[in-house]
Amino acid sequence: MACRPDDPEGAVREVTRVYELIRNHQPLLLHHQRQQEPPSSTTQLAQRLLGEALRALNIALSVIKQQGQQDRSSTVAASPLPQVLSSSSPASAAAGSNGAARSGKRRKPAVEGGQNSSWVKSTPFPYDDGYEWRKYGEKRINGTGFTKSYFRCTYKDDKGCLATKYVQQKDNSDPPEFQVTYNNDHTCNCNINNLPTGGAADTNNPPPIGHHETVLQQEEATVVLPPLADVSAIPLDDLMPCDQPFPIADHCVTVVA
DNA sequence: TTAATTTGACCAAG
DNA sequence: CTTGGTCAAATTAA
Repeated sequence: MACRPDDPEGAVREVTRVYELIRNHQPLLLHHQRQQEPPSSTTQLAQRLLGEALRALNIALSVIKQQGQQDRSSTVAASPLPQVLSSSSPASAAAGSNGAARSGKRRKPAVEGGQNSSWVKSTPFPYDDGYEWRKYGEKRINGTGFTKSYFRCTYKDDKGCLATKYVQQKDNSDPPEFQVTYNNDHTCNCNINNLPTGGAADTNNPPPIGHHETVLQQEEATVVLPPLADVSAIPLDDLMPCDQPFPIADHCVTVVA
């Protein structure tokens, strides 16, 4: 807990710890909220506060990290902030699932001239991400008794949206944890999840339960904190461009890899 | 009737 | 040959 003013890493640790605390408890609140027929104003308020807190911590982390980088401008190599994964560059991420020739098959001619993005997250609620998906396949994954479901954007044909995602259950815990792999950003403007409290996105997806999302970087089950982009570029009251994979303002945590 | 999902086959990379 | 991603016919739901 020792966090001296001249210890940015300690600060990051502290902020990260609180961030994770909130993030880990948010699903409970969501569950509670959804069990109430008309969600009480208290839980709604709590949900909103948590969202705000997450966003604030997000920004704080960005600031701290930027300062840290300025202080020791060149010593970046050793990854000084273990918990905070700097937003991986598109290139490195592409290497994650695509570049590493992720044993793909009839791999989409991947990114013909376009930018490709791939990122992984772990969540107990893999279906409610604000987009409309159509399932096109399911495979039983060797060894694990679980299956992997394959989704593509509902508007793939209509708008040529190339976004896809794979949902794979990771364990039998309660609630079970799913690993969701996203490929390509949506180009269809089909995000229907602009409601403040994880709004109901019914449609074709299985019942949405919540929004809690933990983004993981490829392979590593390390929590990724918000994209530590240029802090000055982060609008305080609205940052939810539609080409973002999922809403940041709500529950943050997204990494375009 | 139309649209979405399921499911087994197909295909390519390792 | 095995694995994993995609296709497409069959099935189911709205």
